[in-house]
Amino acid sequence: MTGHAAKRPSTAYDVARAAGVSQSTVSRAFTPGASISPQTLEKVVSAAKSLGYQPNLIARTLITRRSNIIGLALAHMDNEFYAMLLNALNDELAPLGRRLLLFSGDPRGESDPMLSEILKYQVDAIILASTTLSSSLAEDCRAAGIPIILINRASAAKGVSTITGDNIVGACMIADFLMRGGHRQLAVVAGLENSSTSREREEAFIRQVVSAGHSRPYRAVGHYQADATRAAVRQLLAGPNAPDGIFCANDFMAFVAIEVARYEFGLDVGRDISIIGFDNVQSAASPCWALTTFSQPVRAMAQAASMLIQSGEEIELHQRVPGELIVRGSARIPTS
Amino acid sequence: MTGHAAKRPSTAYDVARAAGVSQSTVSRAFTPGASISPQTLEKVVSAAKSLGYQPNLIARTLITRRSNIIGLALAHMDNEFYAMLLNALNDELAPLGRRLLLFSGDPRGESDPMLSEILKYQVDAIILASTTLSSSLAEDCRAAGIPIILINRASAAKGVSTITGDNIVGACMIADFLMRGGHRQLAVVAGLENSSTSREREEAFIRQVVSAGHSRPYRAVGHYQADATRAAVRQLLAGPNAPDGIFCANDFMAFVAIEVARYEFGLDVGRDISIIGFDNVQSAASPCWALTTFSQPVRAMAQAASMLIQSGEEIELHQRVPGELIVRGSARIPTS
DNA sequence: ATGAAAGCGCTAACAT
DNA sequence: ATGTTAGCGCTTTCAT
Repeated sequence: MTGHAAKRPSTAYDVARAAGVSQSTVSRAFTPGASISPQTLEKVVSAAKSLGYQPNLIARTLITRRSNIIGLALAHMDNEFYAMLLNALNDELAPLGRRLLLFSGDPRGESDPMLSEILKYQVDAIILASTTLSSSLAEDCRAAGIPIILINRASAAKGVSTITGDNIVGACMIADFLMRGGHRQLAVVAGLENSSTSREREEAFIRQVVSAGHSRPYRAVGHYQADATRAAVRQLLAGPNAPDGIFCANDFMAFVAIEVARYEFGLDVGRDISIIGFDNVQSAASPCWALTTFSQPVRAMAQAASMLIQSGEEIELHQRVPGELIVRGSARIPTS
Repeated sequence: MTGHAAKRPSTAYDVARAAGVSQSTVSRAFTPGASISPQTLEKVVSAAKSLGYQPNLIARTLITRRSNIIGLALAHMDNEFYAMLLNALNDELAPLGRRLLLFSGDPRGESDPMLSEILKYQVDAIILASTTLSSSLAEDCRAAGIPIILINRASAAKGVSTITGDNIVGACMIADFLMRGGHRQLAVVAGLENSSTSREREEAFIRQVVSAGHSRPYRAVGHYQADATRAAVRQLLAGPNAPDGIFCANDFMAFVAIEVARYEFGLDVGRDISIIGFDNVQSAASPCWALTTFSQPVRAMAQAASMLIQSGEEIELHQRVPGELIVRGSARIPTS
């Protein structure tokens, strides 16, 4: 269109000729710790500048076997939590010169076909968030010496590190908060059945309530999806002995629950009914939701991931990042 | 820790030996259209499988000069619109075998130092969303034959393509809608001063209102930020002749405006005051906001970007993706 | 249809 | 401190 032929970018060799040095000297000029005299460095740099030379990271990767690329697999980004996590991860990794290569994919089941793609890119590490890890991928990565970090998921696989929020402590604190608030009947809305995170939160909650002598909470499943959650909450609230306290396994579902309670059932959320979430996403603070929730600090999780990546390959660490109960208006506040 | 030495992945050469063929035959076996007999293909494939061979895309990139990686630069992801855009882009590109490499960065000013990094990765194209394009980067890319696609931004630079929503039509429709709703005094909350998108929306709105003979709208600046927007809206509403109709340059700021109007000034949004946004992000549909807004269809924008990338390098296209006025409850509905 | 050989742009010994 | 040499793992002529 412009008739402007794409002239290929200049190489280290071009720079070498222009500066009257060898090609390896050019390489050294762009290697931080290399031994090179100030004058030749200067010569090379100015030659490079005038040629518009940029070191080719692909070629560098081929030989150093370090791409500085981190593969990030996410299922669905409609959940605000993952948008925040993505941001935090990037903020943590970018200053270290590492970039995120996105493998966001079909939310259904094992997204493995896509994940095997990751390996082909010589990524330095793989971060899996909201994705189930197939044992075959885990094995492949281990063989290739690529560290795998699971965020918000557990895994039995050898060699994979995990970073999770404090699901059990959080769920128990929420249960206590709800019980001290004097509710008649509680309920829990689970996320995905096969998600370790959702299961931990749900089971801890139920255990805590039951062991305190309260009646067993109702249970519904929202699949972390708006429609399913809406249906689940409707059914819960339409029942004969509707719950007056609901714990949703994440904030996203809690927002939906609030909508249903407030706009479909005309309930005053925080008085007639208490609704609590998990994650403490940004929107939770909006006066519109004023969601009481348990925080999962993405910043801290991203830092943990970053440290794991920095500290070399052969570690397997399981880190629980602590959170705290964030009390707002969506749940009755115990008087005591 | 595991004591398990990272054995390097097997190469095409390994497979060649195992299958008793030449290395180039292995290459052909993994090249879709290559001429290879069914039997040798079979031999190679099974050898590859048993060795766990994966073609090294980095090496391939070095020679083909196509990485199948698209660089994506975003400023801030806290804006739901960009999360949606990221999703849409990925959904569109992933089936084509193209991955997004993220360059999300400091929101302040020209994020250029980071962007020059992009070139080093041999990306096939660069998508810039919510980022100002420096002319030097534009020039570098043009020289290297790398297509640049701006989403939601205009640019005078030669050779860059742009994809934008219908800012002017949208702003005019919003102005009309507000005027037909019979408001006394209108106001507009602009985003960033130097954002072409915000300027287009703001100017078209003001022009439309003024040319209809209405009194000139007030103007405030929210910088696409929560705090600044909150302050701006407060000032607007605290004034002597407060506006009863506000157009915010995006949904994100409109949400903040609703919060301030409703929770700080006790206004009934949709009756006492009308608030309209731009983008139609998912949350806008929530009954909590019920935001009247003008849609910017991310799906269509992503498709446009994808087509631009597919169709080769040398095009410069300026595409406006049409949107529509989405009427909900946050603004008075004209009776006529 | 297959193999041999060259080389993509770079880093990393090894010399000097 | 600098140059020489040998690859990294692959695609691509060019032969056969």
